[in-house]
Amino acid sequence: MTDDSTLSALHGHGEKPTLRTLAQATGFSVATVSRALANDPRIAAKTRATVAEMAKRLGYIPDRAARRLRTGRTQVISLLLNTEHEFLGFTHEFLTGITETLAGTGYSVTVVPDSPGEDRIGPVRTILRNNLADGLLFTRTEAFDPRVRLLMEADFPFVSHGRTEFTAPHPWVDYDNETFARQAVAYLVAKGRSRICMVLPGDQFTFTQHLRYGFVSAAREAGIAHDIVPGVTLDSPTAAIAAALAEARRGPNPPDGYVCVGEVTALVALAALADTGAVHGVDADIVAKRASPIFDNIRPRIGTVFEDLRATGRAMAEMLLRRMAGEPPERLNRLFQPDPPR
Amino acid sequence: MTDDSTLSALHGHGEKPTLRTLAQATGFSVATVSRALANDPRIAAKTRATVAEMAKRLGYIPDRAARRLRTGRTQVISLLLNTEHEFLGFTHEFLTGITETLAGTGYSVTVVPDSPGEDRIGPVRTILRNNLADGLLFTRTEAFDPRVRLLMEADFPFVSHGRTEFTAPHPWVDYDNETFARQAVAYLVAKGRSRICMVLPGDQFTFTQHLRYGFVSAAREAGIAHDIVPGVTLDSPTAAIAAALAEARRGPNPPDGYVCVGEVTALVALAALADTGAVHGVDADIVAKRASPIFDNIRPRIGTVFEDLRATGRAMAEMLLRRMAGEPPERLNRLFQPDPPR
DNA sequence: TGTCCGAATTAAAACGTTATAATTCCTCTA
DNA sequence: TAGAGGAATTATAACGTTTTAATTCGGACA
Repeated sequence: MTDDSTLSALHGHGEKPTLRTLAQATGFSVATVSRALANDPRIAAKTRATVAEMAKRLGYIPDRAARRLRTGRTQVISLLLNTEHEFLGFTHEFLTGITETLAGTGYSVTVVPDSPGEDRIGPVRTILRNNLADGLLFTRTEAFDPRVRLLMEADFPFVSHGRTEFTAPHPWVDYDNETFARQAVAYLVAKGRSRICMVLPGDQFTFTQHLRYGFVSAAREAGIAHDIVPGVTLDSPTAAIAAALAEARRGPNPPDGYVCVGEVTALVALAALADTGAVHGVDADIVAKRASPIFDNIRPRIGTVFEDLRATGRAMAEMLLRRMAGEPPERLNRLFQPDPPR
Repeated sequence: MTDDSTLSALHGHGEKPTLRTLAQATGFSVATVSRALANDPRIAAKTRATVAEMAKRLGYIPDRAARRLRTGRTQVISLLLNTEHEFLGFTHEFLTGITETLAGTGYSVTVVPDSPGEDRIGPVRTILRNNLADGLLFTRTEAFDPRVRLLMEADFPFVSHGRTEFTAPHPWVDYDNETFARQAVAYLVAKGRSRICMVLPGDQFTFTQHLRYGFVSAAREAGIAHDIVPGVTLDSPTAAIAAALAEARRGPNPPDGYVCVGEVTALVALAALADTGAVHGVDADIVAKRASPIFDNIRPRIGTVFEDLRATGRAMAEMLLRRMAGEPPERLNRLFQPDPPR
């Protein structure tokens, strides 16, 4: 019961403790120890307590590789990280929310690069095929996103950042971009603006449609001139966006209101104003979504709406845990509401 | 030689192929197949070719869990992610550089949150003790960083972002912050500035000392007044930094030059100028390090130095691979040189 | 013709779990 | 007192690798 190896384990000098160590130390079999640690009710309560105490004393931690090999569960959650574009601070806040939530759950988070120009479905295929994770998180969801389709077919747990237009339900977390756009337009209207414009993300993303719809219908309802800046998207090089905005300012009726989804675009718009001698708050107003605290320090102050991406990350991670625990997808979704611009 | 299971495997309908599948398909034993795939010279060249071809045909991929269990190698690299503070875009760029470099090497990248106020060594202990990774990357290195000490003792591969003052060599990647500070001072001197100030990161970080030394000695050599803004660090809440900078402007001799290490600080400084009616380029100049392209669009334009954090991430990942391959630490270090401010 | 050698291959064990299918052993009933 | 029933525990196999220690099998040599 207390042979050499047990003793050395007790004194912490020995090797990493395994179930066998615990079995030797307690006098039970490996099978019983395993069950006891899993709190199997078929094991006597007293035995469970004994084993638990010894496990704690020896600092036993189950071996991930062994468990993974045996059960097929990886204890890994993968995040597809867009390597090209980000709103400022997006990755940091989002990832922090995810890792914060998953810390202590036994899941580890792996980051897989996802180059947008290239095959978006390849990394997902690899993960499915090689069983590299138990769940998946990703962003920049498209209306008929092939990743969503594949994952639904494979019945693999995931949460998308952004909705799709598939009829079958799946878990998602999204931000109410239509309402954001409506509120942004209302903000500009309240400032007396009547010729507003907006730079949109690429057409393939679902949230682009929400933004467009909110922007266009709110502007129509207000009866003001409105324009989607042509030829560029949020992901265009900033120089191209700058050129497009400068071009717009040279026309006979330059815009007097800007709805900006990203912070960089807002800065570009501000620069476009400054570079053409226009004064923010006098000749035009800007309202933007922000993910970082940076705009508190931008002068002139523009109207901003804060999107809490850390909370988004947390929500997605929590939802994925619930999905992996077997909850059906129907009710697993959450739409974050924007505060009005300030 | 081509029984049912082989056939189904060949047609891709079957289960995930394992060494046993390959063994059945080729007629060799599992042991031979394993060796052949490892290119063991003791296996006949012809056999190796046969096995390799079959592996490719069936899309065989070794099981990570099994390999990890058997060899003890995890095929995982962990990154300690600071959850509290970041320069804008730091996390995104840095992480992208790392994942880019590691894609295709068979290593996966896990992110572990590292809360700075708390125990910095705990996550490292956990990783070592539970064998959760084969290598470690981290940032915000301190002069006598306890993580570095522990990892050196354990002879565990790692690369720190930032140097230490330990005598024993270890792999690191750093940015020449002393030179950055000197160049920044020179830039302000060239603008005719004579009362410059700087907000530093916390004293515990090694790079803070480099910044301070570069700033102070360059200012002394130039014979101009210089001041470290007291009571706040880069990690202070921006409101506190803003208050400290505003306070400094109220004095009889407000600063006319600002050296900013982070982008947020630079914006705060700009705001402080604007809020006190001072004009950038006339009453004062600002020079800042930037990690994102954002400053191209800030008006007024301030002097900036670009720190390429994606390249930093790549360099650290590459260095870690070399360290894990057994290269000694002596020559594994790299100091990125700043370009002069523009 | 028997023996030895080396090249090529393989059987088997092990890594640390979990799950299936026994096996104890005690108590209760007829 | 035999047998059934059930609670508690355990032996064993398996997950897919790698590696140690055989084993096979020609051919070279005496």
